[in-house]
Amino acid sequence: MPELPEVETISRGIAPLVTGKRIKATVVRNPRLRWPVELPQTVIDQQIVSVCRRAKYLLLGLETGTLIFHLGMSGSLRIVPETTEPKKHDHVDILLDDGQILRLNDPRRFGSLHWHEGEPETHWLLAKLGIEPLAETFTGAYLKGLARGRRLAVKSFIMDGKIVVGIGNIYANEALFRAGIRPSVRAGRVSALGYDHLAYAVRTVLREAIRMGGTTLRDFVNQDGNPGYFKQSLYVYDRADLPCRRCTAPIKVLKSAQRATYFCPKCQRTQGFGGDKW
DNA sequence: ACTGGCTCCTGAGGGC
DNA sequence: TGCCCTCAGGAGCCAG
Repeated sequence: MPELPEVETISRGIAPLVTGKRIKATVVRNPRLRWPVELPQTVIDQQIVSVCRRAKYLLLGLETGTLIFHLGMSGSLRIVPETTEPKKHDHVDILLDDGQILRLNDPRRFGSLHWHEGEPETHWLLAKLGIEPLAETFTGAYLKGLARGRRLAVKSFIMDGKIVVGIGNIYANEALFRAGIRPSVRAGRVSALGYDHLAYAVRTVLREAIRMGGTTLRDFVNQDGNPGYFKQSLYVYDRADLPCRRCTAPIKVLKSAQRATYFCPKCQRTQGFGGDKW
């Protein structure tokens, strides 16, 4: 499931393959993604001038606007020769002038694709997003400031895209473990030091995951069809009842806001003072 | 303003 | 082997 590291991996992977190419045609086999896909004729013959990521969105900058991809939880983008037969769930093709296709596959169709004229940040999906977790401004003090008085679980808090973007369930669980913070603690009760540890943990876990090409649980593959290797570095996610890698206590799992929440009951007993090593 | 619950969807995985 | 059931989750939306 593509979270920030996975989208970053895809962005870096396709950038050298599509930048400078011109769009020859588009094919929408199934427009029924999260929102109906409508690609106007105006994208034809435009050059791809940039590839970047904002939150979990992949942005293909064209000459007069931006193609905004979201991969939901099962989406993938591949570069294939234009003779390649489409497979099941290959919903959209962007045909390039070098004979390659940028092909969007998404079994669960939670993803989306929009065309937006003008600056990408003005698109309604991007306009209200919080800051990037790898930006300099993402600090413990930033989190502490926004958490004042908030009663929701700290895990939900750091997964809120209006606060900080790109942290999905996997990395939220992992970052809280590294910071030594119990996921169920109310956001407003986490100490300033706890948020310092948490901000640091978020940045390091995301950077490590990017370095390893993302996390493949079941179906994530990059543009070459290869999986990511961060799964072997997970401390808590998907490890219910397995021994904690730090203290050997069994990892616990519970449901919080409809999502599986994993934590070590021994390593994560504090409101943030336990993460000194991280 | 906050918060938690619902919803979309398909494939994987478990039980029998 | 096969079928049926449950579950996973990003994030917008909505009700309380």
